[in-house]
Amino acid sequence: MAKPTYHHGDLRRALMSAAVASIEEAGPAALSLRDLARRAGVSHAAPAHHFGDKAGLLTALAAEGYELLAADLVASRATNGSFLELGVTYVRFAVSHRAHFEVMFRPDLHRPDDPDLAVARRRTGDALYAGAAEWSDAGPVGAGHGPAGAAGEGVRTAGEGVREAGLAAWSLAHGFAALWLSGSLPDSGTDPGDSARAVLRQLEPGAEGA
Amino acid sequence: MAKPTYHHGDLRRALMSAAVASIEEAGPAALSLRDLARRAGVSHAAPAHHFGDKAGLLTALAAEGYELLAADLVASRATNGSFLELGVTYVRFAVSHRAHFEVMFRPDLHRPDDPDLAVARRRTGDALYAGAAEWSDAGPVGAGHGPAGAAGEGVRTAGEGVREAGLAAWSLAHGFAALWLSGSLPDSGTDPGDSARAVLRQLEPGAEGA
DNA sequence: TGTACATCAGTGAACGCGCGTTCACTGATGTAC
DNA sequence: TGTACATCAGTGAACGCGCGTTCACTGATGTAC
Repeated sequence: MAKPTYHHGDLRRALMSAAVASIEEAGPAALSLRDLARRAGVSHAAPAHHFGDKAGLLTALAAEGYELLAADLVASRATNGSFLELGVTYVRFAVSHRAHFEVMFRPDLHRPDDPDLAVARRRTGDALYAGAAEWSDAGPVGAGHGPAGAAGEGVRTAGEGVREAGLAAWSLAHGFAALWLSGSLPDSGTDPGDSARAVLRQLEPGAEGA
Repeated sequence: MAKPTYHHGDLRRALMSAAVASIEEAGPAALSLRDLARRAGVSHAAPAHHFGDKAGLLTALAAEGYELLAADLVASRATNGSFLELGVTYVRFAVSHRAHFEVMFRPDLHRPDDPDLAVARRRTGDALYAGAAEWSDAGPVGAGHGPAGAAGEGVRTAGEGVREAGLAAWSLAHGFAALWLSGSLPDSGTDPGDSARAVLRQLEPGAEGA
């Protein structure tokens, strides 16, 4: 890691890690390439070699975030198939990858046309949509309408409400995560994942306490 | 407004408006007091007179946002009492007051101990909680557990699920708004409020398309 | 195994810029008498 | 109605700082022969 050699070895990775640390401390706004260079123990001009500029770095971070989230979602679906747990996985990801999560949904910080980011985002969108379709009924997993992705109309044959149900679940998980991260929720001391599960249950058929 | 007088008249207001414009253009990160002074046609040192520093300005903006939102929520409840519409109101507020909304949920940008902000935040929390309690059943509107506010345990006598139901609705509306604002939702061209209504319906008892 | 050369990663000095902050100031407004 | 004075809002010059960017450079790595 800190080998005192001229070539760093994997400066790109090191800079991304430094960025995560910096964002967790002070948010994406405070990020500076010079600071990242300092953290990585490297000259201040080095980061430009790998990312060009700040937007390049943050775009790479967002893409990595979407890849990680997609992987978590796919794994979650494989493990227990429950749509509810997919939401819990989403919230857990947001909380444990706070820096990535914050950057993922701030397109103003991205290179708008980055192909890696587009691919990664779509992967997450597909994982979410597949989960929703599978749950709402055993309907066809058409061309997913990922985040900022495809047409938005989708296939919609059997499960009529797939779109709304999926959006509701996504919104709910996303909102819970966002509120939790911003400290807006009364700190109940409980695990955010468990807490999210209780809330996500409100979407299940027989919910409500009336 | 642009009276060529030495004293501005209401520079404080003018600076907050300038801040809204700036944030809508470039996000809160890009905000600079010098830029706001420029927009307001005033010397660069003037803003410090009113807000001290950037955090002061953003805190005032957040407080104003919570006040406005609380007022909207109260009005919505008075008009049609529907909990569903309360969520729609929330989303509409976020979309039409994008700058305020973005700042409200970024506590890293605030003065942590500002009393005005605390009051305003609590007002919003109360409006949300009252709506949830009224809906879930006619249970007592105990000491509200607003955003980052009070105990989080609340009264909880009759409507057992008030907490979860309220949190679910809040998360759903908040998440939908956040996703919409970040451009993550497929742009269906429809009004975000109407779109939100369809999604919020998923929380109603008999929902789901299975 | 050895040498030559191209490529690539990181250096470090230099620059110009916009920023926040300070400070002595000046013009306007309000109040006391 | 008039004068004196205190208070407050905004000015403008000056400063120091961290930033991004540029550029000629140097050290390491890989490949051809």
